[in-house]
Amino acid sequence: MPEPAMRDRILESAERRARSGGYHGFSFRDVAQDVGIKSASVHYHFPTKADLVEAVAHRYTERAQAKLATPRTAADAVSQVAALFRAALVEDDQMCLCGLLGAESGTVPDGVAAGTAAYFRMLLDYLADAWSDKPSATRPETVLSALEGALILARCLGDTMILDAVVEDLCRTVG
Amino acid sequence: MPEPAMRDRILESAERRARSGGYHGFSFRDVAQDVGIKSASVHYHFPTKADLVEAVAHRYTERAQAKLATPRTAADAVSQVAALFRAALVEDDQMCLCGLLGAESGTVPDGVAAGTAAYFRMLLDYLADAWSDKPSATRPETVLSALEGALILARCLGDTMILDAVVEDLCRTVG
DNA sequence: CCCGACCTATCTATCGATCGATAGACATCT
DNA sequence: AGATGTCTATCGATCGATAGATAGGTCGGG
Repeated sequence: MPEPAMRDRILESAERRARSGGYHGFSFRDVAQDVGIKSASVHYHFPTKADLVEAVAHRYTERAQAKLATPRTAADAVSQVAALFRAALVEDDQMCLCGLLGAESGTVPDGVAAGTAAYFRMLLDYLADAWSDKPSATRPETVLSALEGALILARCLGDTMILDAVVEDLCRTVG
Repeated sequence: MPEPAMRDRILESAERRARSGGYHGFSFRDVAQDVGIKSASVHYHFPTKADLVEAVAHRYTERAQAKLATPRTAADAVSQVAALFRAALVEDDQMCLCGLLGAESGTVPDGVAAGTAAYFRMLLDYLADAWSDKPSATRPETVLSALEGALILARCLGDTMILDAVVEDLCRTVG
């Protein structure tokens, strides 16, 4: 096993950077410094910034999907998705990658916007599948929207409990 | 009073730019071109970028507040705030300024982050006041979060109806 | 009424830093 | 030899910001 590590370390750095400042908020030089190489070497792994961030979005979506177990009920699905956002806020102390990229979606490369949309569709599908057994008053779109927005509010106002309160509301209206 | 117009035109341009690409997604030269002067002249009105965006956030908050009439009920308050977000999506075809700046909050100047937080507090206070007469199952934080998130999803997925669906859910669970 | 001292708002020109990206050398390993 | 991965060096463009010139307006004193 030589070193496929560097590619992952680059992705890791780029994800963290992008989740803090968005697509326009970091540079190849930032990432290069994080992983201890020169910025020209980052281009070896990812020719353009669009390639890099698109790969980050892909990995982000796949990792999220991997953390989601087949839900037993709609309320269970909400809890599992909510856990993703809570981890972002508390463990990572970062935004949701696609929440930020989605907000910037008009000014990012097409591939990045597409990857961002794919993330949202994946989560909406996951929720919608769990809805089938029990139609609820609160739609999957509302659940995901509320979680995404709660992450912004909680981070911006410096109050973790905002996310908890929103999740509680969602569980009540869905369950 | 000859020309206080330029200052406002700069704010107008900067707001539009910031609502598309965020704090790091536009430059003094972008704004200068929009309003037909040189970037050095923009610095005359706003010495630094932080000053400019802070002023944009201030104006944005005041304008939002001006559009909100004293609510009769909690459901009425939700409708009025929802109308702000619907206008952003449909009329402006842009993000909520503070939704985007709030998502970037870790990488923007302190004054900008403070102005963003002030916007959220203003809307939360507006909603919370309307809650007093009738305690509801869905908190103000959840309403605002859902609207902010719905704007992101609707824009990113290119589906205006997402916002409408979320607003419907909110009106149902609040009213 | 005119003159000069200020004031406002823009300009040109430029600064050092950084941006994404490329070319080509070099070392290491297969 | 060839592939892999990093380097140095650099490109032209752009970044936020500054200095200093300039044109036009205002206003007070002679």
